[in-house]
Amino acid sequence: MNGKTDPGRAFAHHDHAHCAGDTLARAEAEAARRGLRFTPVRKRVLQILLEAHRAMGAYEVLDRLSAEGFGNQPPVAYRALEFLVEAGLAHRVQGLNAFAACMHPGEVHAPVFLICRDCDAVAEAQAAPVRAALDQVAGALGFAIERASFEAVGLCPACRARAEAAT
Amino acid sequence: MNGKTDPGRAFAHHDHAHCAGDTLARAEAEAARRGLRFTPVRKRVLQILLEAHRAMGAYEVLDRLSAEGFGNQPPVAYRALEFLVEAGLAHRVQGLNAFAACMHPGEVHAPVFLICRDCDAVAEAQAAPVRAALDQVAGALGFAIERASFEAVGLCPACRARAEAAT
DNA sequence: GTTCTCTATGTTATGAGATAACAAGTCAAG
DNA sequence: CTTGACTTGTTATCTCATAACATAGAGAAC
Repeated sequence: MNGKTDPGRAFAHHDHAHCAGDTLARAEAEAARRGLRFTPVRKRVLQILLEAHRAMGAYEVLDRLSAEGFGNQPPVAYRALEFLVEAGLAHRVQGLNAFAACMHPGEVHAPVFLICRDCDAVAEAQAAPVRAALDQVAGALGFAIERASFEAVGLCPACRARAEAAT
Repeated sequence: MNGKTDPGRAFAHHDHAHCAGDTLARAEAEAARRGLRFTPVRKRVLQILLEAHRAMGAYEVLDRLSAEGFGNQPPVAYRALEFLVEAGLAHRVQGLNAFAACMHPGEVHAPVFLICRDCDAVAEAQAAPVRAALDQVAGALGFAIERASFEAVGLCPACRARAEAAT
């Protein structure tokens, strides 16, 4: 990752503090409901991801953790991230070797990630139609899908507008 | 990667030597048409990928190259692979940190990869419907897609049958 | 409340994937 | 044959990720 400041709030103006807090609350409820141990490191990692509102590398997360008195070795971050992904509270963004908080904890969903190449914002879009199309293609080949990932790189509305203005 | 032998020929019985040779010929024609320099390393790397008919890690490709007298340092493999990807003759499979030869060189296509978790075979399926679904979702958010990748992990028909038989 | 057990956390060390930077060779255009 | 653009080879290093073991804390059984 890089030292950029937090980018474009995932393509839409919104009360970010509220959005992050709300999602955290839902994640916490979801964890409780399923009897998961939502420990301080894990919770803090999710907060960090939610506050950034973008995909972050494991070492970037680790930097913040160690600055706050948690362990400063890679496994500390990787384990917390793995837990969150496993629990469906965060997603791994393969194309960036990074992780992002899940915006819809508790709901069943195969996420689509729209990654802005300019500001690094990552939006989690609805995948249902995309997934349906994929199921059809795979079904025709007799392939049984277990996990699917959809990622697109391009320009978010804000950066797109900026790019056109600069012309 | 691992030392497995070549896996299941991408889900369908076919004359693999012919399929690989044919694809190589088409790739060569495509490269010539576009004035690309299809040098020995680059061509050999594409052959290696075609013969394997699965996704291979850069270091795995490098091993073969160095055994054949080419350079034995990572950039040798990465540069050739980058060239092929850039030229649309190969694809990067993010979920595996690996590369696979393109089965449809010259045709415009956003590939969908169906990755068998058992035999490591990788099939490149038709993405048009999937891509269309994604375009609609992204369009609704004002996001301009430049590159998209679709990857699914699961069981190919052969391994699926074998798994059921083992029950 | 003590002890036991299980899980989570912290730490060390190392493995795997990827690239920056520079030197040397190749090839076609002029 | 010289120039300039591109390719290849090599060195060194960087980022991402995990195996393996030690320590500590939470919760259940008694």
